[in-house]
Amino acid sequence: MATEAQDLVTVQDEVGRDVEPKTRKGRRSKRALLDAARVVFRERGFAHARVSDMAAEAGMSNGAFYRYFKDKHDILMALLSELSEEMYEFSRVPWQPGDPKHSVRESTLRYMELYRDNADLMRVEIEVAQTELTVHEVWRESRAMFFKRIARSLRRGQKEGIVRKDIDPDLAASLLGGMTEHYAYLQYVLKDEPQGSPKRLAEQISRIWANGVYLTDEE
Amino acid sequence: MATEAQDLVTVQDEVGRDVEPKTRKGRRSKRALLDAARVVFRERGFAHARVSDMAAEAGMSNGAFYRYFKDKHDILMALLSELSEEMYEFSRVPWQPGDPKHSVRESTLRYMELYRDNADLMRVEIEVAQTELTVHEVWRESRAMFFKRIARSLRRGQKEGIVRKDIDPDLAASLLGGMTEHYAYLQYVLKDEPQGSPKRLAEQISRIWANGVYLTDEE
Amino acid sequence: MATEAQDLVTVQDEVGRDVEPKTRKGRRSKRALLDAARVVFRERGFAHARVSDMAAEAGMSNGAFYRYFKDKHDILMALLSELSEEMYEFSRVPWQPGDPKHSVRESTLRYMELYRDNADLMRVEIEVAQTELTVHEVWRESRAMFFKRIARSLRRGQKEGIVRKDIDPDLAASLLGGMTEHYAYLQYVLKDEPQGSPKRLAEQISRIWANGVYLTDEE
Amino acid sequence: MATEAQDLVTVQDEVGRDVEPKTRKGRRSKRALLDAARVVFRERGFAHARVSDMAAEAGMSNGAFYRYFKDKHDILMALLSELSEEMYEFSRVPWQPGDPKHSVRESTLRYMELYRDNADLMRVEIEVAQTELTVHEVWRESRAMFFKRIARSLRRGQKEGIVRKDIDPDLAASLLGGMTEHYAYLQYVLKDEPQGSPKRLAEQISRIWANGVYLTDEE
DNA sequence: GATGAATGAGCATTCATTCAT
DNA sequence: CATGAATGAATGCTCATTCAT
Repeated sequence: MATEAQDLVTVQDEVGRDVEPKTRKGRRSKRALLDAARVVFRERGFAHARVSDMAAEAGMSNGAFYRYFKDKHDILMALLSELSEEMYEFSRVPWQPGDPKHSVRESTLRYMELYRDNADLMRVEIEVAQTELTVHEVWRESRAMFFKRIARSLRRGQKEGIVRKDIDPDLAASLLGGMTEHYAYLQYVLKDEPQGSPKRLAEQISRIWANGVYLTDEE
Repeated sequence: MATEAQDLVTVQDEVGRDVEPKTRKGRRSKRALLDAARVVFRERGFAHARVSDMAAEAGMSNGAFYRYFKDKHDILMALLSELSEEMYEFSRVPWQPGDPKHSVRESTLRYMELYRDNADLMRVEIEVAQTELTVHEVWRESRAMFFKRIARSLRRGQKEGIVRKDIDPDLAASLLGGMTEHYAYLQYVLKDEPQGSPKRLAEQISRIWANGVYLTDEE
Repeated sequence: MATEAQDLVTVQDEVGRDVEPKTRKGRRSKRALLDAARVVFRERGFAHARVSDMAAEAGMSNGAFYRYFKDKHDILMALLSELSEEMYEFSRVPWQPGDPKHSVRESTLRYMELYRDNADLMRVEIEVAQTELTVHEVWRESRAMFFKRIARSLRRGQKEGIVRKDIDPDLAASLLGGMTEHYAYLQYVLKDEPQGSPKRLAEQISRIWANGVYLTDEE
Repeated sequence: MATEAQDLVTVQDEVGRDVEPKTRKGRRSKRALLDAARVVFRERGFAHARVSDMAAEAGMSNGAFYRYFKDKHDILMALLSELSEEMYEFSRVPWQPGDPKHSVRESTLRYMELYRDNADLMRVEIEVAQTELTVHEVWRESRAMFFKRIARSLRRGQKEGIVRKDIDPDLAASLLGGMTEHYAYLQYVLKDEPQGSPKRLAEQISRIWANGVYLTDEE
């Protein structure tokens, strides 16, 4: 009876910032600021983004920003947390057993889509991670989740006898996962090297994986 | 082919900045500022680096900076030009014909060393590239040189019949080069994933390359 | 004579603030805010106290504050009025005739206790009095009441022949009253100079009053 | 040979604030800011003083202020340090031996003058000391010096047999010094109680010191 | 009565850049 | 060439106060 909903999250600082809004209107405003921040970060990068831009983009006053966030660093962290959650969901889905080449192809495609849809945030994350420890950490963690998932699958493959034994699963996971991640970065963040559709790309990647890592029946 | 690193250096503006100083003292001062800037960039990143920090680090006055550089951005570009030259030298050395696996291993090792010795600048380059077009371009070019060299070697390999024909040399170069680059980045810039010595790493990479890309006589 | 403490209370403005609340709940809320304000003033001083702190401390919303008080200054005045009333009560009690030394001792003790119990408000009063005329005035008045009471007693003593005639009662009252007041301030507000219990202190003060410091040839 | 003048003071923070100016012009500017700050503090008190007021009063830009001081708190401390020095000089002069009444009178007069000439700073010091620990400490120290000097003199008097033995020198010094200090405060800061010229005041104080107030039956 | 969201004036602060010496 | 003082635009941030619900 006594214990109610508000007991749950609600981490606030002395001045009452970072509060989980209590009214519908409040929640809408916080969301509007998050969305606005994303737009501003996309357009200007972190270094050149101004708090006042975000407030304006959200159609609110300057002070309103500070009801919900401590500063621009804080709102970035909030956005990155949301992104992390998505990445986590992706990483939880285990690889399909059976045809590993197909699994790699599917997984790569899905990852590319995820990266593409969040390329704006990825860019800011990378920009800031060079400098700010907290962001660096968030980034490191989501990368680690991704790599672990690959390592897990490689290890299972070694047990099943379809992955070479002379491969270190963790190191190879870093290399292969990094290869994918980096390519996505080149494509969707830097918009560099636009050779090849996602499908063709997934095909090539799975080919390199397959013949570099997996013992195929061709051998 | 046309684009060469040294094009980027020594542009002078009408106020006479960025000129190669006439006197010995002038040259020494400019050098001191460049070195100081590198230290400051390393310690604080680009966004948080102050012109006054660099002057102080170089043991010079605030105003002295502006005799030699237009602003913070300008001195960064000067540093990156120097780095570009090194990368250019690296990319010019063609791969040894003959044993491709050995070639990959050697080349990877050498690249890793280069990256490690310039990790501080690489970090700033990456930070700023997300935001500033000019830096983005410099970075893109040095990456392109590196990738082209790999593509060149793959194409030659295909002619010689030691590289699979179902590989797109350019795309594969991006993927494999990116894999190496990204790993170096993780190691030396982010200081993440410290699994494995450079040697062991080069070994694993060449193994993945070899069995993923090259038709070996082992098959 | 004319000026009495309760004149300062219960002024209402046209918006209806500072009114004595009609309902029981209203009265309770106002009291809660007053108590909360006292806590906040004690903890942060006037300059750093925030209206929102007081509301929070009282467990009420930000807006609620303004139903009862015009601003931070207003709620301080309300608190000081309450304090004034206490001081007024203290000053009304006349000194016991007869043994003056005993009278001084008793009176000093009682004053010290009063000061100690309200040291938090005294501190804020002193802080703000340096700057705000209204508070300065309130303070001046309560001091004046205290001093007048001493002067009254000195004058009576002169008539009775137990107080030196070469003493100016008003000036001496300021000096001696100020001595007491100041010592209380050092003790209870600044928590400085913790030499001596209240009792010992009262003893010393009455001795100085009674006899002075130097041994004169009159003795 | 190597050790030169600049080794001496020169405490600077990371950004180079609080520097002892190196040129004549710089020294003049810093002085101008200090003087301006004093004016502003006098006119508005600490809480309402603005950094921009001080800059304007000194005829300088906003930013110039920050070359020499961290914030308004910092410039206040600088002013108070200067004041402390003066108080220190005052406290170093020992009391004349011989006629103690004359000594008290002279000393009181001198102290009153000092207080009067610095009443503006004293007011701010008192305002801020209620809240800020650092200022509180500075204030406490100058008071302590003053009190110690009196205690010293009382103790010497006890040895010489001209001061009552039943007086605790330290406690009495607090009380008597506090009496003087407090009266000066009432006179020059609060401009209260304007009964009596400095001379008459000094006379009364020395009388109270010397003889006490009540004619006791001991006489 | 009460809530909490929103506003915006008010100030502080930083730092690239210019300038007099 | 070099110095360091001065400038001022650009922003950040706080908090008293009002308002819709």
